[in-house]
Amino acid sequence: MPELPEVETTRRSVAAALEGSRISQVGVARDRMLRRQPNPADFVRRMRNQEVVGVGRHGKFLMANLDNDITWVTHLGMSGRISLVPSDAPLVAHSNVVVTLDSGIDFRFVDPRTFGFVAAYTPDELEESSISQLGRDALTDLPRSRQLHGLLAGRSAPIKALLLDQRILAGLGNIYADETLHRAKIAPHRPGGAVASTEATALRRAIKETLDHALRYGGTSLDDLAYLLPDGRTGDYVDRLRAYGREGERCRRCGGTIIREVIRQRSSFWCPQCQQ
DNA sequence: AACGATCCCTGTTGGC
DNA sequence: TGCCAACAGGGATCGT
Repeated sequence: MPELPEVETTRRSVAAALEGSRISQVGVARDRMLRRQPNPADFVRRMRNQEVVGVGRHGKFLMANLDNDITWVTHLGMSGRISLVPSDAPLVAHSNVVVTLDSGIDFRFVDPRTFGFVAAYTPDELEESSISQLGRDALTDLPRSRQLHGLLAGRSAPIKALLLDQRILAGLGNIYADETLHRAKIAPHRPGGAVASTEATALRRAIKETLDHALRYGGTSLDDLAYLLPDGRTGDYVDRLRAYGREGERCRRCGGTIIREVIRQRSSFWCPQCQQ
């Protein structure tokens, strides 16, 4: 599933092709992809003939600045990926949004389950969107452990749920939340407010190490609807996961058995022997 | 305000 | 072997 490392890997892969290029055509094959656009008819109109100035990211949101002050937002959802190919390449199934650049390259958003979306926001619309509610970016703006501890203070929800709340910290999803908690030796159901300051220090370090490590391997491609890099390669972090998807397997740290438990309607994988 | 549940969607998987 | 229900999950929304 695309989480911060996968989105950042995508950003790095598409930035050079997008920046300085002009958008010549925009095709939307599935209207559902525009459900976050206040007026869906605005999307193509605002994108066409604009030059991409820069490509950024906040949490799992990919954001490109256009020279008309529009912010082009892409969220990969759970099955979305970007394909960067010559414009005459054959269309694969579920190529829901196709952005053609004047350089002869297509930016194609392929998303079978359509949990992802695109939008072209004015500055005011961006301010009104949920993007303005995002917490600090877990990679580029990770809070210090004292601040992280403060974000969790007084909260009764499970730490796992709080790590998934993008308003608290932006970027972690189900895979990396589990990986982070395993590295920090914290059980996922613990109330956020019960996380001690020393644990918050471990948690901060775990977030940084997990994300840095995953980024080095190009993210995680799971076996089903594999996330792929824009050039079609797989992300190889899947072989290095310590908790996620490892139900019944040995904990690589203590030799205990990883279990699967549903927390907040989401699968959580963790080691009861070394995560307290 | 905080918390928890539900919904959206479809390719894949597992059980019968 | 073939069919179909269950499953996966990010974020919005709603009820408590």
